Amino acid sequence: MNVKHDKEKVVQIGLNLFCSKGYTNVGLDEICSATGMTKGAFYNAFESKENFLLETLARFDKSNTERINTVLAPKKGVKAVDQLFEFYSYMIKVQPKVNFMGCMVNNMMSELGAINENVAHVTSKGFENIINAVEPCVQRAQHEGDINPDYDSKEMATLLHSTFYGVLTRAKSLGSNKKGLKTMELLFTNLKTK
Amino acid sequence: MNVKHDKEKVVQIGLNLFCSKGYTNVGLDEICSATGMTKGAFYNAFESKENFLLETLARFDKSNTERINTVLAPKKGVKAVDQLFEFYSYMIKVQPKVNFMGCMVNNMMSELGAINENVAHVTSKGFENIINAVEPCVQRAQHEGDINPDYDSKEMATLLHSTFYGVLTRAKSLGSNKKGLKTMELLFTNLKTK
DNA sequence: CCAAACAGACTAATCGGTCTGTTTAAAATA
DNA sequence: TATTTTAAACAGACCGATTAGTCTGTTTGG
Repeated sequence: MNVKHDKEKVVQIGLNLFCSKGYTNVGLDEICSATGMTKGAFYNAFESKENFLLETLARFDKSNTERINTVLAPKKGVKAVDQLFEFYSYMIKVQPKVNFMGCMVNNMMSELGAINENVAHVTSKGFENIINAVEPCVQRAQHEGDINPDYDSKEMATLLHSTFYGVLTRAKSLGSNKKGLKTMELLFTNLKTK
Repeated sequence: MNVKHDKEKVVQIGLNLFCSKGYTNVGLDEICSATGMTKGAFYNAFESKENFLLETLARFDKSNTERINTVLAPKKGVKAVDQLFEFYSYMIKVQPKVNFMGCMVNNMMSELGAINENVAHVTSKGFENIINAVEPCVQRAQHEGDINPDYDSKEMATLLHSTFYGVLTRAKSLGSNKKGLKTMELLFTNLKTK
């Protein structure tokens, strides 16, 4: 792996494959040809296909959380609720350009959550990490009077993200993001203080 | 199929298998042993595995829509918003008892929506059918003053169901329905007229 | 010179699907 | 009603393709 292959890149390619086609629907031959590896190289670097998946999930978890923390960090002159809305809008808008890959946590929860304990564990944790990254921004929006402050900010973040996942899943079949955008807009409208 | 096997039952068993393990993760041998069929019997009754899936989806679509129509039909002395909440609560509460199967439309959208046109089509249609079944009850809740009447009832139904799907997916990994129940409650709280 | 990285042929198991019969139930004939 | 005919239902061995993973080398960099 040190010689010809960059583990970071290999994991990223696997992540993309798993997200767009699903874990079970991507074989090792496809992984190898997509990464330019041979089986020898792959199994020298990773214990198994499942272990490889867990590494891609770990990488997704890390970069995803960092990204959310960055995007939703307090920004002068920008309302927290607008940051939240922009974040989710962007994530939905970008789907057609990324082959409707959606979110790896959501995808793997759906495909393997009920039949693989390891995946169930890391995806549950991944979801929690996301919520913890979103929650501070929700809290600010509540302080700024744009989101109803009567409810727990973590629960509100969970509601936002759960709806977001439902929207992402539907977009896969629709091959479109328009309805999902409307749904997300409507949620935000209803969460605002009246 | 007429002699020894009841197609209705076979399709129902397949539906359960596909929902709890996913389409790709269920092989024909498993389908055959679960239904007590042989390959000869199976391929005499169904064109292919994919065709079998489409039949199970059609059956799910039909019975699911009928069920929603029944459960959400106007009921004297019961508020529409309570019917909606009870419906979604029940669907979430029952998950531990049904192996966290979730909803077939959601599951197949997630697993195959982006890679199989036929499945994408029927699941999109299935979602639409659900919304059309939920929408009248939302409309009544709006008339009764329990859901904000400022927004299109179909969009509101879509929001409800999208969140529901996000919750179902997460429940698979959590192996629990409690957090999902709270999320759904919170959504209802925020949709009520203030 | 040595251990890690890599190449890729190979394996056993499983995949969806086919094929050749055999059974069966009902229609046609007597 | 009894017998024959026929097509659908069924059984399950079998098929080529593919699966994840292994094993025996060979290359490579320190």
